[in-house]
Amino acid sequence: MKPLKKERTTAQKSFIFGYLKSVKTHPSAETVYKEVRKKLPNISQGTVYRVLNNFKEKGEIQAIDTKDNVHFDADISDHAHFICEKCGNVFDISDECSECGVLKNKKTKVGSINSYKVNFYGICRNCKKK
Amino acid sequence: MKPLKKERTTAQKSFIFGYLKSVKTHPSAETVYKEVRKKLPNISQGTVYRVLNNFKEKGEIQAIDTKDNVHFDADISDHAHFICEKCGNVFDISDECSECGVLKNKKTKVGSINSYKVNFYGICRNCKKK
DNA sequence: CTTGCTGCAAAGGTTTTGCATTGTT
DNA sequence: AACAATGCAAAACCTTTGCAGCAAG
Repeated sequence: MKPLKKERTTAQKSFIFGYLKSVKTHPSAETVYKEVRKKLPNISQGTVYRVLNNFKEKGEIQAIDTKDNVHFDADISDHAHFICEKCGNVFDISDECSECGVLKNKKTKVGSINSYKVNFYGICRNCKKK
Repeated sequence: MKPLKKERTTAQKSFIFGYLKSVKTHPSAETVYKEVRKKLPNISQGTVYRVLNNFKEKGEIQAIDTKDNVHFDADISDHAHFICEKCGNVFDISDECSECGVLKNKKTKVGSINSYKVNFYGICRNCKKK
């Protein structure tokens, strides 16, 4: 069957998850690295990527794929995202797509759906100022 | 104002656009490169990326951001995509999210929306067989 | 002839990975 | 003491870019 390996709790994992839970922004791996490093100066980028991917695989956080890079969100509830085409930042959008939820867990001609994501694109407030 | 430069039609552009229009799959830049090279053996990857990005900026094709890479679609009509979490291939989904269309061109707290995309994730027929 | 476009190859940026070492259990 | 997890640095990957030569208008 499976190799069955038990996980260990480490400061790195705790700080990364704690940071993600504490912010409403949707930081990239690079940003997570910079922020967590303030508390754990010796943490490496490799660890940040590994930990983020593990959390993602366990479904405890979600990833938002952008043209530039991947952004992470510890809020795994159904909600859409607004992606700025200029700065690349990701924001929450409360307006929901209720119809999409119905499709979840359904089978389609191409395959069975596990999840869905709704992304809106535009220029954010901050970039529009300039 | 603008430098105002007039475009030129080239075999490279024609073949790339023609290929994208002819397939219902949603090839990555790499795939476009491999396929177009069958007809234009000397075309370079750089050209493929440049041409695809130009078409995208002109709005003649759309890009679908995946965890792995970017996929391109010459069908710019409103339709959702199914992304296989195993092989990464992108498929069309006819089931539409009518509510999302309403949000387009609206202003939100975070910025004004230019476009939106709905992605569904799962395992495609082909990968499920194995 | 003008200059937009291409091919080539190098560079850039992000993410992954191998390995010795560290730290949990 | 076992072995999961980390730090480090190299490697892998995808994409962009500078530049000289080519070719469309």
